[in-house]
Amino acid sequence: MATNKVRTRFAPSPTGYMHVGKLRTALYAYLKAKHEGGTFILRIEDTDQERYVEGAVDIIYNTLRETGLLWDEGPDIGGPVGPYVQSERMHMFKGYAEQLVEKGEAYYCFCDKDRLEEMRLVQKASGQAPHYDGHCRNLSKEEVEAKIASGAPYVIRQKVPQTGTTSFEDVVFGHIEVDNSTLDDQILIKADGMPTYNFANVVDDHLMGITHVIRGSEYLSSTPKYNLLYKAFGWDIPTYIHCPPVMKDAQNKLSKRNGDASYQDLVAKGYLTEAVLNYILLLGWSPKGEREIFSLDEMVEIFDEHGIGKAPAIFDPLKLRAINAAYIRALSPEAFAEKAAPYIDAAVKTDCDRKLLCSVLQQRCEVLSDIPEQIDFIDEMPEYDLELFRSKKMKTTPETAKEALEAALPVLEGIGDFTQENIHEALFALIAEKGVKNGWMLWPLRVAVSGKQFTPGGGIELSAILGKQRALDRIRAAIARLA
RNA sequence: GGCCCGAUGGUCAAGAGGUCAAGACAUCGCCCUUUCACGGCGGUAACCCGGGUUCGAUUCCCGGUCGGGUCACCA
Repeated sequence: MATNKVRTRFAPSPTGYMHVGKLRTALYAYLKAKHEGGTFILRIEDTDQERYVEGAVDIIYNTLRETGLLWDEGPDIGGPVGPYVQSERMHMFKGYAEQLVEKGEAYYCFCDKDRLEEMRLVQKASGQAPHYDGHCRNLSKEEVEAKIASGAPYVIRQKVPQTGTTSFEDVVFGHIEVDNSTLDDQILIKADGMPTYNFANVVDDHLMGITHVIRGSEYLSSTPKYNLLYKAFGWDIPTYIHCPPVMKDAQNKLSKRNGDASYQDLVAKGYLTEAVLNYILLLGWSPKGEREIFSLDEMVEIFDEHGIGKAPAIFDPLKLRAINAAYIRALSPEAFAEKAAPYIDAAVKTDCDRKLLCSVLQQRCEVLSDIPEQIDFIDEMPEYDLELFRSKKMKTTPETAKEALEAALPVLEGIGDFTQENIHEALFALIAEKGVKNGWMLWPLRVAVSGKQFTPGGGIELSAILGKQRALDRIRAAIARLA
């Protein structure tokens, strides 16, 4: 493709699981493209039929759509360089490999698995790294033709130079150089005529005009072989941006196998999509200034791949929580109410002041899934220890609590419209009249209506949320217990 | 094991040949407050080790240690 515009791609294999590192790669590829006014491409690498997982492609689509990483070209919407599903491109690779054979950059290999296995055993025994020994590297044209004609199975291997070095510049890791002698004559086309991943990848990236290859650092060591392929074809080498892995701890990568959270898991746990994306942005990349909360549009604006660090980053759930809390607080009351509704419904079946409940909750929850546990006292009064009435700071004891509640009860009974404002007004009048501290009166109230040590909101708010009948019943019950 | 890569507080991280070595999360303390939270203020806490280059290295070079990646007819 003749274009100088930036084209990046996200090329996941559909494994049914969008882990955090994968999402981050997608994010960076998207941001790079959009920042440059370029094109973001989605390509599904589904050539491994054995690993095929039902619904996996949908998970990829849904995750990208939910997070707003919308692609400009892809399997569902097409584009000028399709198809965008690798399994539909299978027929186009063998011809390219044959071109390489023609040029002397690749060769047919007839070695069977038994021979290769034996070869490796010998190499291992003698302390060598396993590698193809070049057995078929120099077969004559006639020999090759005869074998093919006889129907012998074969693969096509890349002919890697045996001397010299190959080097490239990675945006993140800088200059990387390896001896060609450490590179293997990798297989390009398998015996079934299908390409290996590495070969398909190079050809696809070229055919799709990819200018910036953004992927995990696990590909760093195979990149020299990729480049040799590009050179063999005479194609332009893309700019490489290798991203270090996202770790669970210092030793282990975040992975499905370890049962670590995927994007879907995090959302199911009550994290907001935007918060997850924002946190992932910061995992291994740092912005110029000190701000760290960004919308997707702002990320596009400020993203610079030079800010990507080289060291693996450990995923910190606590930091994610903090960022999620910031996002929850920034939500409009309506948006929060909508998102919180399912969590509230799970814990509360009875009537209560939902609006007020939401307004207290929004300031006091960090993750939506905190909600049910925070409000489990609404439907049913929990058992509680009378010692909860004791607070050193508030100077309250079970005894003073009884006194406070007994004073508050008639005042509350006299309120017609049991709103937060009215309760506040009445109780503060009482507090003034008695000349006591706010906490002396309100701490017992909070405990009496909730039975909990920690609650979202204070006694006045909780009373209003519960409604007059229930609040008063609970206060009376508390007084009875304190008697 | 060979090859490649990495290392700044507990975590994410900025940073430059000379800095009191940013900031955020966590943690601790104080203030505010109707508990916790929110908000405000402040504190504790870091340059992996050994050589070299240099007037001076955490920063540059070499070695080591530790960690990661990669060495398939998997992707």
